[in-house]
Amino acid sequence: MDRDSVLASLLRRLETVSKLDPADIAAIRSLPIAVRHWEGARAIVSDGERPSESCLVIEGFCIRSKTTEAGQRQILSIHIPGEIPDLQSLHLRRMDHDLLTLVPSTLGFISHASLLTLTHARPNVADALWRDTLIDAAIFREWIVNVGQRPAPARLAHIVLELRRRLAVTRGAEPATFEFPLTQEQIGEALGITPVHANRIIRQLREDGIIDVSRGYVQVLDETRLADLAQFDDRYLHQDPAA
DNA sequence: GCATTAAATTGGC
DNA sequence: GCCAATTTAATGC
Repeated sequence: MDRDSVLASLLRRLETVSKLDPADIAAIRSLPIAVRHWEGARAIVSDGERPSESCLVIEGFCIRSKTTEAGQRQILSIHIPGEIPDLQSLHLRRMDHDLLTLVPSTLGFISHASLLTLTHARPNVADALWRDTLIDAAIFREWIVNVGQRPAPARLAHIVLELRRRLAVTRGAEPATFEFPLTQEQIGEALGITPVHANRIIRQLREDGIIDVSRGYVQVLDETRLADLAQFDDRYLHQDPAA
């Protein structure tokens, strides 16, 4: 895999919302990146560890999660190509949650040392990464509202619409069918409901002709009713073009 | 890993 | 007290 395609999604995401000079882009392109392939459902970094590098998702899907003493896991976020889910480890040395792959994935590891050199040399890049991190926080806030306040079918509908919108930033389109590689148990862990209930609402949404979640994909069957159910307002994603 | 059901619980009205 | 949403427990693919 050549360097351009390794960085294409990241650059597309950053440039959508931040102004970068040719020199900024060149500096990002010259980052040393170790590309590695990862099996599905395998830890990348775990709670308590002190990583010395951050991980760019190049292909595949990752999640962040946290598990209680009692063994209950909460899925905190879903990550797609072009994102750096553990950028925070650059400044918060010790991991406070787990990062793992959902499916076989291609990952790019970038050392903290080279990221610090880059951000110190290129303030625009530092700003862009800061903005990216703040958007990440906004997505977390929405996730909390989702899990804490919406009825279960709306929780699933909302996550589906958000993921499609985020995928569209790098893919350029919002298709009716796209990857959604979570098992029903994982959907339950993301939505804060039991697997039985996850199964029930998936079936209900399918029978109602709104979405069909199966075999690692979602198919949107009725855009209007899905939007109505999810009450999805993309303002929190802050994708307004760079000034 | 997914699907279904019966019984119990919870919170709102 | 009723109703809807959801959990718990159990079972069969």
